Amino acid sequence: MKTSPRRPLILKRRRLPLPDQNAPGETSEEEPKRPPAQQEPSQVQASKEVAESNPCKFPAGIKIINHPTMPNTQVVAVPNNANIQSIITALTAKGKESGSNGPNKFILISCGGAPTHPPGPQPQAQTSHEPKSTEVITETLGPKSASRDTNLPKPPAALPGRRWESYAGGEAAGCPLDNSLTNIQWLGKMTSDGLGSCSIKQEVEEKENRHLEQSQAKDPQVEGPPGTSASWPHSASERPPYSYMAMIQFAINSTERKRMTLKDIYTWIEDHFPYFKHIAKPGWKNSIRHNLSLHDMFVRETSANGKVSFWTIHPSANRYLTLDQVFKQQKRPNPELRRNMSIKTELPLGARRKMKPLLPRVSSYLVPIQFPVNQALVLQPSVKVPLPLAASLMSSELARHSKRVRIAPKVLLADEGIAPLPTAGPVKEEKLLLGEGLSPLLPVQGIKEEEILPGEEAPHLGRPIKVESPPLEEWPSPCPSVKEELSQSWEDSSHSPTPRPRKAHGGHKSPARCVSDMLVIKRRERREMSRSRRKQHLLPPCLDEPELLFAEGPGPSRPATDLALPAVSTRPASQLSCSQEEGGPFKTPVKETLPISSTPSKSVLPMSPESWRLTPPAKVGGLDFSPVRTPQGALGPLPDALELTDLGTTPMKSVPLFDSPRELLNSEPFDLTSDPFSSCSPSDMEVPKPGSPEPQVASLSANRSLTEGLVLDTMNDSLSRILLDISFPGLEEDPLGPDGISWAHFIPDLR
DNA sequence: CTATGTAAACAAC
DNA sequence: GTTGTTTACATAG
Repeated sequence: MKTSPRRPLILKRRRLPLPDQNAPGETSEEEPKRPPAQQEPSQVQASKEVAESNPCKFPAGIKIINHPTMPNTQVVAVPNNANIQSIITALTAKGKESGSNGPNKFILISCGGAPTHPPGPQPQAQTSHEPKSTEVITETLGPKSASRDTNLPKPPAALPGRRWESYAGGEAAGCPLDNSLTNIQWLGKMTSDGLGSCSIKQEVEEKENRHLEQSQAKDPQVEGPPGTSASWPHSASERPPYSYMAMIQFAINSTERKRMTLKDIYTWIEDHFPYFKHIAKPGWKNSIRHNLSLHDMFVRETSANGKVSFWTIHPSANRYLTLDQVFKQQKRPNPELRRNMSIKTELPLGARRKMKPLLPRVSSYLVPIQFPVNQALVLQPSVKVPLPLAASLMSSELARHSKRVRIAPKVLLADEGIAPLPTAGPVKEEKLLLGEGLSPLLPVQGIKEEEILPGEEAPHLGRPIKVESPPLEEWPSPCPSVKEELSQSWEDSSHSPTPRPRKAHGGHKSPARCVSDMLVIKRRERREMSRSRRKQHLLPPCLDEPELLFAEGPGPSRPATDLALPAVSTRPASQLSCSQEEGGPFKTPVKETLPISSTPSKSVLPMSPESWRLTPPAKVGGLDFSPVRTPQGALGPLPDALELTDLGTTPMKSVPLFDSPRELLNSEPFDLTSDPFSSCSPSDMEVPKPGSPEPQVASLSANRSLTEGLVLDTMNDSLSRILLDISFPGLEEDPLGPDGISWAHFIPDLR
């Protein structure tokens, strides 16, 4: 390779001055918190017994039932006016008591009156219906909102601490820790952590931070306390099973400010993974740099004075993984997990290249949940789902796709940051979006696409969700420099069908098909991209990133396993391969276009896929929570999307995780209140449909609703938002009609 | 094909 | 020399 004749010329790059970009934001850096890793024990087994529902009541009038298909998981219907915190606290306690064998995961949904759909407001009231199936999807990612919370838990000083931080939930150890960062208990406390403060004198701070960071980096202890530490346990000579990308993330996330200079990154890696210090060829540093430049998730920030460059992880993409966390997971008791881990770890040595080590990124909670309502009812989603889509999805391909579960597709985060989120208003948090970012229009289309293009994975659909949210605020300024560019370019690429130099795709067909065309385009682009890799768009979380989730299926397909997913979910898995990027297809050209940054590619215009982000505005504006925002506003698709996408399989990042429950709570007023149905409400759901041809689809939508709920995992002490896709196949027949339905119907026990 | 790893050419400091 | 970008190529899955 070296001199390959083909080597393209490199155009000159100019660096933008961006003087102070960061200034503004600096503060933002704040640290996010930590991510909770979610894990779940996925034990498959359980299914049934658990299923039995035992409704328990909580103080607040909460109804709790065992999830029919997910082991150790209970569905908690929370009255609108209930005190969520207290409920969470109670559930946490309960979960901890139960330990790994008992219910340790709770899906909270509001049962209060659903505005729109009356019948069910109070779940209690309801009778029984059968719910058909529900799917929950969530993502664990964690970008949290800006809010910051930083790490609460940790000692501020944190210095070296980070390693210790780990704690992580102790789960593994079996300790019920409450200390975990995500622990709910903090909720109450955290209010004002120190976190908030940010900046001000940036420079000063920067310096300070740097020190800290450096110090951390240097910490010798790398290995530190065994339990905690992160250092790579294996012999120094062994190459760690983590990709460069993962290691970079670990390094960056090990600092409080979540940023690190290149040099510190080198140092951190050397300290934690002796292999690089002693054995690896010097070229590893080149690789680090390469990775930093290549992946959009890594954002370079310049200090106020412009002299120091810090590398940060885009909040939208940052899962806040730390080596400790990962490590702990590995330790996890759960056999399956271990298996996975071990595999990973072990592998590598020999095979060096194989490191794919990152933890399996699971899509966390994307697991679909089915509520069997009544057994009888347990419908198969299929019933209603008949969509062609479904069929197609189901098709072998999908199944096949299961190959990898990618959690995070590379969606483009690009926008993320940028996007000023329209609404932003609500919370900073992210909102989730489901669906893909296709054009608003079609929900169905997605389907078609697939049909059309079988080969691919469900492209966009898959893309699922996204997350959005970049907490704008969080990203400080820096982004601007890079990001801006990015944003533009990205979008362009995606959208504009036009210009792609490369393939002309041929004419687009009719406008109507735009969508599909677009999709196609994307694919092509993707391919193109593959050739040259430009900066990878942020992916939602990058694929590679290490995810903590556990669940990932061990190997196989089941991603969601954690939860014990129902089979259903699993199967589909698929696809989604996530459209990874989408981004700008062309590599080269970009540069020229955008003189600005060197990396043009990213920048392409914003329209594309990401559009969802943009789009939502209208809707988005709404609540954060509830309604699912569909990417583009096309809600309609959601349902479909969900299915199609395979939520289960697909990674959706959308769901925001909250590092700490507290965060979650704070972030928004929860809307548990909103009733599922309400959310479904027509407006949203329907909207999308515009084009959807299929009646079926329509029906689906009618019967299905998306709503947001929360998943409380006491094993992790994590609280995540999730989207629930509830379908009621039988509803039509139901006298009440879809609208009238309430959870209660489905879950009699809720009462 | 994709994701990753490596090497390398350049550019800007 | 360091830091960043971007290609090219290789390879495992």
